[in-house]
Amino acid sequence: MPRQTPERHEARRAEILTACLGCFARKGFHRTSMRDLCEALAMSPGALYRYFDSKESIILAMIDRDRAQWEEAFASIPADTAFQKVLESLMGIAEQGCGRIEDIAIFWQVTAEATTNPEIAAVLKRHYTAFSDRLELVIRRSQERGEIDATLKPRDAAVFVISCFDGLLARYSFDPDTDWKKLARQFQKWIARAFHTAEPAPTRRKKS
Amino acid sequence: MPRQTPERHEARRAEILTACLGCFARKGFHRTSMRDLCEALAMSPGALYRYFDSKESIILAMIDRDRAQWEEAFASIPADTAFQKVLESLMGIAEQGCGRIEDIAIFWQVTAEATTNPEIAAVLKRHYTAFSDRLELVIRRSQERGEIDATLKPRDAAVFVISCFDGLLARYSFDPDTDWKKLARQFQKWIARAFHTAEPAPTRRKKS
DNA sequence: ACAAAGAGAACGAACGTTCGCACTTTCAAT
DNA sequence: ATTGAAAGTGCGAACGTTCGTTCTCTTTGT
Repeated sequence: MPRQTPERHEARRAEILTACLGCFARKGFHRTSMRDLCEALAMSPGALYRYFDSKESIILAMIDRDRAQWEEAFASIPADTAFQKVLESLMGIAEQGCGRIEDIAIFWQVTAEATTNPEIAAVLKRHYTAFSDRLELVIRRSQERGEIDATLKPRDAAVFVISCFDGLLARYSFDPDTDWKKLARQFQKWIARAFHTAEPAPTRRKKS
Repeated sequence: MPRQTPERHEARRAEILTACLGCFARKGFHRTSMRDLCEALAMSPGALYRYFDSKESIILAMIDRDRAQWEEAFASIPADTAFQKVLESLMGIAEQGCGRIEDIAIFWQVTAEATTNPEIAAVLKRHYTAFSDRLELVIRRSQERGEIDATLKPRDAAVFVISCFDGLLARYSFDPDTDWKKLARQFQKWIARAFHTAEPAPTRRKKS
């Protein structure tokens, strides 16, 4: 009869994913061969194929795990946290949860893959949508509390915040020597300025 | 005797690049084989290899051409143009010069490639640096003219603007159905809000 | 005539994946 | 306790394919 198979199998899968992530970050999805992965894992192809049906399924599983980690981390932030505090938390998640240079490399590779692979594009889009939804809620609450300009459309504001994150990651990945914390603080500042958290907020747009 | 070889050769190279760009955008760099390219070009491998040494050299040439187009377009904007007008022009360049969905796909693929290929990373970094330098100048002039908050550090502001562009491209590529112009206007607004001490763009043309 | 441009078969290498087999662990039946 | 079948796990050679590239040869324009 089988061992306590299910947990063990899942644990091994997780280990494999972690090792693969390193390889992919170093050489890219396409330049990393199954042989490379096997070598890094000290494992034969036959064994590896017991855990994943194909190379693509490894990539998909990796994306899915990352997505789940982000969502779990985000969900752990109480919905009524002060806006600036939420931003700080998100920067923190990005920093250690998914922001190591290694993971940023994967992030861009996945983004690139999405331009070509509809399945991955769909997963990413769902992720972004969930992210904006959550952010939208946070922003709405902050508006109610008067922390940020109440005339802003929450959905647009959420989209902007997400874009800032993308920009932050792009900046960091092209200049990994810069101080992440400093860069993150800078982006927080820009968002704050755009949202008029401290500035005299003109109603809607005209105030000459 | 030879044909009027030099110009013709260069023209053909350009044609080839254009066709390759389409293929790469559709299938990605790595999934596009030389055979695919040959088919799309109605050309034999032997012929193609007269124009490019290798697959990688095609990709490199493509990146270089794109970079040159951007820089040419950017350089054509007078340095003392009003800040909002510069942004508008940049959005325009992004829209038609390099912003067709096809080119955005390539953009992300190149970005991903840069995480893995130091040569491409160096090219991109140089591009970004040149871009920021130019933007920094524009911002400095705008500050002198009192258009945007004079207390902002021009370099940081430039970095922020570039990041917004990355974000804009990301947003559009995951949702190609959205109205580019509307999205672009939104980002302009965010930048304006972040840069203006109190007041968004003076006399904007659109009522919301 | 000559050289550039092109064609397309062919090459070796590397790819993702499969397959047959051996080893280990588990557990019901003895 | 011992056994033995079953299932989990692993190995690594081998498969067929496809890759980027090269080579030889023909066509074309001057």
